[in-house]
Parts: sequence; C-alpha cells; structure tokens
Amino acid sequence: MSVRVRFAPSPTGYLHVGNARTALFNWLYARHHQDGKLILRIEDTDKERSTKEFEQGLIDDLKWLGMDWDEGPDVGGEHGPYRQSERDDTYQTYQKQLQEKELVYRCFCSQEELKQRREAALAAGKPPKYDNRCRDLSNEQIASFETEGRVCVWRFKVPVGRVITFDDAVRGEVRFDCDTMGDFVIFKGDGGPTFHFSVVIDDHLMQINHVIRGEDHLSNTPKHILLYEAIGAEPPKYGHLPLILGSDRAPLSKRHGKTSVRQYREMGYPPEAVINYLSLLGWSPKDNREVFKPEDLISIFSIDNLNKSGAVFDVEKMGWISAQHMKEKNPKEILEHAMPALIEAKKVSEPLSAEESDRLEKMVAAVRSGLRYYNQLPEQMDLFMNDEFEIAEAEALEVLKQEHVAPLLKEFSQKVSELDDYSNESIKGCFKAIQKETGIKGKNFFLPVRLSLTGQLHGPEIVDVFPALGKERLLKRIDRVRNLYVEAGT
RNA sequence: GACCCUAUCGUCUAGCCCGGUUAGGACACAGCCCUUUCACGGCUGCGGCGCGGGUUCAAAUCCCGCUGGGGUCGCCA
Repeated sequence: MSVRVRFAPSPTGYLHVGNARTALFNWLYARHHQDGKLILRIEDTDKERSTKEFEQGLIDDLKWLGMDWDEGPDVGGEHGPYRQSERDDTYQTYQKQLQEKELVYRCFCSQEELKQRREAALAAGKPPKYDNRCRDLSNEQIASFETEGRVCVWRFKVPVGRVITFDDAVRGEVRFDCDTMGDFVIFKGDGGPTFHFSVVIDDHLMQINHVIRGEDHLSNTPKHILLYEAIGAEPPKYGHLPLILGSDRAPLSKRHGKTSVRQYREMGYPPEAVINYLSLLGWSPKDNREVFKPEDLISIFSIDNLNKSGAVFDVEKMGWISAQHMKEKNPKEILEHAMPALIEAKKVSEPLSAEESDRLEKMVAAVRSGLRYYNQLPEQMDLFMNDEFEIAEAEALEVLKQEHVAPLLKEFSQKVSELDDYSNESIKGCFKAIQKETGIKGKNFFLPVRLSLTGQLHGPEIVDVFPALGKERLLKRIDRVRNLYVEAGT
C-alpha cells in the first residue's frame, strides 16, 4: 500500500514555521516513498477565523517553500472536496450513522454552564472534564430542554474502562485510560463538526495511512482512534512531532519574533534554506552533515530519525544555513532574487540595460561573501550607488589629512585613467607600480585608496570594486575625494 | 489538579535500543591565522549527560523516584 499523508492547516493566519515544518516532514515522507502522495486539506470549520485570503496565503507560502501536493483544493483529486467547509454532507452522513448506533447523544449544557463547571472542578483540584451529565437524558428531559429552546451539541460516548494504546512512530507505545476523558463534542451547536470528527472522517475517506502532526495532538489521538472504531475504520499510523519553541522554551509565538514563513520570505531568505533549517529541528540525518538541498532531504529523510523533544528556533543558525545556500549561487542568480528589494530600496529601477545588470552583478560579486538573505543586498550595495558620498568619520578624515595622500591619489587617478583591464592581476599590477613609484605601501597605501573609492574604512576587496564601478566612476570618485577632502598640495 | 509526552554544551544535535567513547559535530562565543579593513575561510579554545537512588567490575546508556519543561482535559484546530 503506498504512503498517503496529508497536511491539514487552518486558514486562520499565515503559515507558521511550526506548521511549515509539519508540512515539510509530510512532504519529505511522501516524496521519499515510491508513489507516496501528499494531500493538502484546508480545515476551515472555524467559520469565525478562517478566511480565503489566509488559505491562498498558505498555499502560496507552501509553494514558495518548494513543496507540492498531489491532491488539494487547488489541484483537485478523487477524494475531494478538500475544504472541510464543503464537506458538510459527508459529516452529516457519518453523524447519522453514529446516532443510529447510539454512540452519540445530545447535550444541552450551555457554554456558560460548562465553563462554570470546569472552573469549579479546577478550583476543587479535580479534572475539568465534562461530567457526561446529558448522557442518559430521558425523553421527557430532552423534550423539556427543546421547548426551552436550548441549543444542543452531539457528544461521543467514551467507553468506560477502556485503555487505548497505539504505537506512535516517534514515541513508541502510548497508552491512555478512557476514564480520564469526558465525552467530547463531535457536532457543534451551529451544526458543524468539531475538529476531532472532521479530521477522522476526512483522513478515513481520503485514505490517509500516516498522520504526521504536532505533539499538541498526542493527547487527542485516543479520541480519534475511538472515532475510527465507531465508524468501523482502521486508524492510520500516527507520528507526533515535537514542538518548536522560543528561546525561553515556551511554544514559539509572536512575542519571540518572526514566526511566519511569510516574514522570512519577505526578508529574502531563499526557500531551500528555510526548508533546510526547519528540517533540522527535530530531525537529524545522524551523520555530521547539515547543509542539504531539498532533493537531498527527500532521499535521506526517515521518520525513524525523528526526535522526541522540543527544539528552540534559532534565527542565528538559520542565517548560517542560509549563508551556506547563498554561497552556491552565482551573482546573476542572487541579483535576480534581490531585484525586488533593490527596487524597493530605490537602488535600481527597471528595466535594466545589459550593461547595468552586468555592472550590478559585479557589485554583487564584490559584496556577496557572508550574505545570508537577499534583502541584505541593498544595504551592502550602498557604497556602489552614490558617487558623491560624505566622509564624516574622524578616523577617515585623519587618514586623508596625511601628507603623502595628495601625491598618492594624484598618481592613483593617473594610473586608473590608463588602466582598462580589471582582472585581479592587472589591478594588483597597477597597485604595485604606484607603490614603487611613490614609495607608499601597506596601510598608508590601501587606506587612502579605499577611502577615495568608497569613502569607507571597511568594505569589500578593493580589486572587486574596480569592475563594479568602471573607469568613469572610479575616476570621478577619486578626483572628488581629492578635491574635497585632501589637503591641496603637490 | 488528573492524564500524556519529554530531558546530552547557551542553542540544534550524534551517542541510548545492543552499558566500557578523551561524550562527536554544527551555530553562537573567545583567541590565533589569512586579509590594507570588515566579512568569508582555516585552526584552537570555552562549554554538556537536570537531581537522587538502585542494578553492575563498569551507567549519558538499564530500573525506580524526584524535579524542570511542554501538551491535553474547549461548541479552536
């Protein structure tokens, strides 16, 4: 039997990195197996909070991460529809079945009553579970509640004295005593199914045979197993992933910083880097490698290598992973991806001429080392953009004040005007010649040169600045600095 | 509170199942090297088996207890 897994998000916000990782592991699991299928299902039974915009956002972000699925609301499939909001009839059918089998009953307790009882139980140090009080209502009582106009929900009769055990793919055998569980709601007052019901019906009908989901569902699993039993179906194999935590080891939330894939996407992290980092949270290939392309992950992923304990999300490490992926890209590629950010920052405007993009690529080549994400580029490229830079730093002004600077830059300007070949060798040759002629070397040479070119004490390799600027701008810069900042001398 | 899950450097983790390792790697941090400079890269260092019992010649590894963290106990999913 081929693997069928699913990712079932609720469209109530942007894709959270925790959900993204759940999706990722499902995707990797499906793609790792011959003929494995991934199903995307939208769990929008919460009508209050679900929106179409978020649904589209989820799909966009998943696609951006490089994942694909075989069935889903956008691609169709033979087990649809893939939005729970469109599956009401199906749920009704199964609800009737359970009614006929007398596995469910109507509960007329109001939400306020339930809340009060929960709080009272908690205060008394008792488990705040539902007390099953509507389980054996007489027909008269039901009739009386109905005439009162009370809304009812349907609850599932949790068997007494049962222990549910299942073999979790990441945790091993897990057991739950049904007596610690109250009868739970499977149909809400608004007539819609609860998560517990819809998830089981859908997973069953969509023939999902492996459910890989977050650890927050571990304690819900016995309920789901009970429901499978109730509809006469075989439960899937479960695997519960550890949670992703913030730096204080509380579940990762907004107060810890950026938690949605969209935010990292907007910062310009490459998707394969995000995937790579997420894959390392709760999973390890067991050897010492940790930089992987998506296809590598697919081939080496194994559900057996999953971790049991929560993992703290560390942006720092994600940045390092990302830098490793950035290294694999050539300047042209980086430039393409960084264009939106560059345009946004008004560093460039489209369309680009061939020369412009050629020059931009050279700028990228000069500043790319250590780059973690695309949106770092506009700032990095600042020094190439404005030829009329100010030099305000005291230390820099100090350097330019030195006596030898005027003759040095004069000579530098002269040599640059004669130089047309911007290969490393040729530029270094040019430097050597100036050093020989002026007798100025080391810092005394390079610092003024750097300042005349970029206005800054730090920056990329000087030799990389040449092709990035081109002769005209090189000369413009040098001469401008000579005029404005260097003591008139020789 | 009950039930369930979980615990190796600050962080991600390997090792645990099948007891014997100088407990390995990576991020971060510190130092050194490379470099005109920052970054990159290279090298070195710092740093860990939550606690207490037990079993054993020997425990990160097996058992028990405790403690810490998390989850569930919702007409949210």
